Amino acid sequence: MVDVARRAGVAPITVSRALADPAWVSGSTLASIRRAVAETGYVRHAVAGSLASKTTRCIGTVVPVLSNSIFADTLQGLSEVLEVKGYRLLIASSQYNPLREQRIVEAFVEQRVDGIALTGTTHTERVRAMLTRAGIPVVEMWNLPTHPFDCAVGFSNFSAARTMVRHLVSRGYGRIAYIGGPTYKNDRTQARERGYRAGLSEAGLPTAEACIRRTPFEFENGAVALSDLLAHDSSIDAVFAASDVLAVGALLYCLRRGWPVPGKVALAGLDGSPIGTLITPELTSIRFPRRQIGARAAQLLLDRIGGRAAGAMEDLGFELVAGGSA
Amino acid sequence: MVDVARRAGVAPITVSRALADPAWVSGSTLASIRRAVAETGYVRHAVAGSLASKTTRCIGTVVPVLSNSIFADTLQGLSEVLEVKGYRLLIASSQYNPLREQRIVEAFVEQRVDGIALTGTTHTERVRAMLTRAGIPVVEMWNLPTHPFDCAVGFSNFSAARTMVRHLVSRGYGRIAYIGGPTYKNDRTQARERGYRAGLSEAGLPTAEACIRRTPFEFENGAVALSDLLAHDSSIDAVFAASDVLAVGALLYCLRRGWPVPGKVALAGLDGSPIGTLITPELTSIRFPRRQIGARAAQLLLDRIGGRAAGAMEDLGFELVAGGSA
DNA sequence: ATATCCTATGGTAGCGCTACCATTCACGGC
DNA sequence: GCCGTGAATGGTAGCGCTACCATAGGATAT
Repeated sequence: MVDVARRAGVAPITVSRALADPAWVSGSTLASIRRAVAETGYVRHAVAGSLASKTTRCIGTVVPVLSNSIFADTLQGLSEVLEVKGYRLLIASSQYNPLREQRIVEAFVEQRVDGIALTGTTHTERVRAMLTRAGIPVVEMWNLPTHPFDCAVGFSNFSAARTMVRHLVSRGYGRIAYIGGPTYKNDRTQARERGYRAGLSEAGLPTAEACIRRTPFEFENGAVALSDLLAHDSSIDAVFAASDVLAVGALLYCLRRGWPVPGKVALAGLDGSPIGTLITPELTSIRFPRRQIGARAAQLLLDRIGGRAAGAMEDLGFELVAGGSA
Repeated sequence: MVDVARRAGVAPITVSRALADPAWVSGSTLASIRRAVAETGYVRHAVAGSLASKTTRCIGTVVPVLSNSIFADTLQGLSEVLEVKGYRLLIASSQYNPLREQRIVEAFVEQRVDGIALTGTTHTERVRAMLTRAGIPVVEMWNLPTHPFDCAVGFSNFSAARTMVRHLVSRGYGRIAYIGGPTYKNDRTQARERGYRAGLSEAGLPTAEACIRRTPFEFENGAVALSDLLAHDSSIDAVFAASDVLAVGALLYCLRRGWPVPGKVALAGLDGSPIGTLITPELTSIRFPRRQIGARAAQLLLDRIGGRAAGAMEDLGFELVAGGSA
């Protein structure tokens, strides 16, 4: 940069200003600096800049997995909003493991990111302590925490699941099984399972533990769980899966076996994946604004960085999409 | 850090060493430093560290999109290998846009990442110039460049597509249509389309431009393209899609219409997506080691950082998986 | 007993940039 | 003619860490 400044006949600080905001220097100075930059092939050293300015213009985000495309829309929403404001998005995946999330957050804090977006509300004590102490703006996405430690944006996974059970009940199904993710692992699967149970109990239906399967979100697992459920209890007339990945897997399994859906068994999912509407019958599911969650999360972080107080909480809601499958 | 050093009764440089490599200081010193760190809640300032050490232990990577899960496996492979060596992975998506890729690469160079992994071999001149000048190790993934500017790991998309056409020809199909991504945009779709044409011409079959559709990789687009193809030319007996996303969309469209596959039309894809094997009939496709591409790419970068010469090129091959669809 | 080596630790300088304040100069109001 | 005002630019210090070399002291070799 000193070299560029010399060539342009100005002080280094003027080069710094010209690169940070072109409107800050006069037209002629800017032109000669631009020329000097082009001649030397100079590239700003963002690390040194961050050290001096105490701001990195980076936002860190943790998603459970990248392979499930439902989080991709949220990332897209985040990155679109941040990009406009000149912020960069650091993406990392926790593999649904709070300890991995903790290690990622530690790295983010070491990197001095200006804000952090977390998926869900399940975090280790150390994560909470670090973030509180570091005073970094945080937004939790995809579920609404009962005790937020900063901002949050998402919807009630509990209500969504209960709404789906109500729908199944209203369609006359009385023996509704459930395929969920491993409950203990995170708040969203947990909330969905609680919603399922609440929906059954308010309809006066019994909750049979034998009608519940828990399995990671993979297409095949949906198929396996469904066949297992029906093998154990042939009176099951509907299956509600906590994720469209599982529901689609189950639906494809039925089609392969030649079983009519919902004739043999009704199927419902939760996520609103695009593929659900292409399958015949279309998958009954619950849709929510995945991209919007990311976009709003980004905005909340920017507001916090801009000085707004913590504690904002936004419920973006959800919508039941009735297909032919249930 | 000065504060931690004072509490532990050592010099700051000793704290630095203890945090960088615990084996570097004696047990008692390490213990008192650990205690001081815990007491003060000190978090290493990685930005300052990077400035002083001229190394960030960060690798940047550009993928076209996050929403298509086929890249997720590659990212997973990258991140697993890098994590073990203490490197962090910065992920960004170009949306299949070379200019966006360029902006991302500029940011990576400003951040002084230690290496960069790019998807494909289509890059702007400026990207090549910047990376060459900066001397940053680079690996290109997913396709094998004719003129690599550093390392590469992937497979021949051209051969893969040609292999699929040969397969279709061997099954007796003679009027083979093609659904690809927009050709001009990137090397992989381009190579696949060339492979399709080469396969036809070596079988002595004519290439009808009317039997080619180009469209972004979305499920619905596969359905739309298929219906469009058949509407224009009912003699088409097989359709080869350059991506499983398109092929699955087309297949689901046939199932919705009640058309037998391959009775009405044979379908083949390319990617080896998990969902292809769950659908009935199973999708004939081409599988390649997606995760392995990422893992090897990471290793090549680490080797380059460790001083190995540029120019390594690895062909990881592919495998035709014959399902019932073609 | 001296030279040699190895381990554990310290001192200093500087990585490349930007915040902060100072300075310069042109302009217009009174 | 003097002073305030504002726009453009410069000087200096320092962000928090690690590379580099130096040092001290014990173990080992001859």
